[in-house]
Amino acid sequence: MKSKRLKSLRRNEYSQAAFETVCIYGFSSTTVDLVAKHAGASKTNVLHYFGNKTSLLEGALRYGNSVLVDEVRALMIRSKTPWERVYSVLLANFSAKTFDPKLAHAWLSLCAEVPYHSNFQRIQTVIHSRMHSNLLHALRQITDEKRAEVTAALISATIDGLWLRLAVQAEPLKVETALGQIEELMNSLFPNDENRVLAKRKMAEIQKILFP
Amino acid sequence: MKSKRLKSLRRNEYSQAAFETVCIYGFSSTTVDLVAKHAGASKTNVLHYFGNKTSLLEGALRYGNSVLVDEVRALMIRSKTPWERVYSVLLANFSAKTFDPKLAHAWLSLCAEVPYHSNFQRIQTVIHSRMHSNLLHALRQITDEKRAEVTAALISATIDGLWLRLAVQAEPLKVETALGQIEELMNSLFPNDENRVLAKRKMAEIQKILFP
DNA sequence: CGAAAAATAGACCAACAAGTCTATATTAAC
DNA sequence: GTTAATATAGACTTGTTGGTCTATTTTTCG
Repeated sequence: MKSKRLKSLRRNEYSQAAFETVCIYGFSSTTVDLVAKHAGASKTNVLHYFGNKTSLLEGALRYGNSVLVDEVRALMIRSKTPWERVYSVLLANFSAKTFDPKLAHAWLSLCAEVPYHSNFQRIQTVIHSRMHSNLLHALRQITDEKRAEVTAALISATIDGLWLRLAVQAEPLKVETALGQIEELMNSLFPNDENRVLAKRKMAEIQKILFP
Repeated sequence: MKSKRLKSLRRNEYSQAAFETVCIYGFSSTTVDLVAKHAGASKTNVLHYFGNKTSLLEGALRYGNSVLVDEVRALMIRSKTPWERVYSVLLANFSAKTFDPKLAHAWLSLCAEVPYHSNFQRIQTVIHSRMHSNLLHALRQITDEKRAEVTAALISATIDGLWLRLAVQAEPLKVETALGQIEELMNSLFPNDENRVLAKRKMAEIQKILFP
């Protein structure tokens, strides 16, 4: 069906436009009309595909996340060991492509709305769960159950914290600095781990090839 | 002067009302009228003291931060050693009083606006700088300069990350869990440090007395 | 006390934004 | 090729919101 394809194409187009509009103006200044202008369409048409503004912004949230998820997955399917899976998550979160202040602004702006919209909450929960379970599964094979839980939570909280810094800091956090801090964390949590260091190097290589 | 005092009293009252309104409705749904209603005053009067909505929300940001800052300071002035100062910051950030989902919602909602308002940016920069320098001064006396830099940044990023979790997670993060994760971090960064553990205990005691 | 200054609020206005109604192209289906 | 369905958009409506104008009350102070 052409029509089905067009429908989903438009929704994707407008979701991206919405996300980019949030990047520029922030959630609270984003209007349906601005999104439409950004997409080169009419407000009516955008509304035609989404029904209302909230659904459109949900699309934006989903879109923004998909950028990151795609990179995680690309690295993940090329991972063979637990440590390689851990570094798939870490490196994807601090990729040169994605670790960008503008993206972080939009990400944060959408996050901040989560507590006030049940649909946002649902979407966000899925996102977090996936990241958490990715980390947890890998870490379980590295350390004991209890510590895997704690460190998985700690690592993902730290990732979020660094992203928040990227968004709110006046002179934006450099990706190398963020990676250095993550490395300090990993090195302290799991010192003298040869496999960890090797996995990191290997995944960094793969990432450089896939996302130059 | 009574008048000066009243002026500053009203501004404080309305800043608090604005913050609480953001707690309930989120930044993007907070209106001057809602704030006024919450404070039991007229919109006109609120506007009289702040001039415009943006200044009012700046007040909210300042107010929200002051809650935390007051607790940090209270612990800080009772600290004698570097480790005690570090734990003043940590425990204040995860105090039973302040570590609350509603507060976190508002905090996050205001943070998300930082990139879009230069005044918010300025205020936020001051807040971050103070926290960073508090940690950095103390850590410099504990470890070498380079590592003090990295760990101070890492610790404050982790704090922010945990607050973000508190805000966006469906089943809200318990304060003990957050403290456990921070402790895992500190224990990994500075293992086998007798002074650290003692300082933590001491400051926790003081906190329990000051903020029961 | 009485005038000036400050505090407070009701009514109003202009801007704007979400969403609808209606109309016109464009595509698909027989 | 004609008809039905879909895509797109312009005009309009309705509600909301930030901010102003004006008026009234309260306080200050000589």
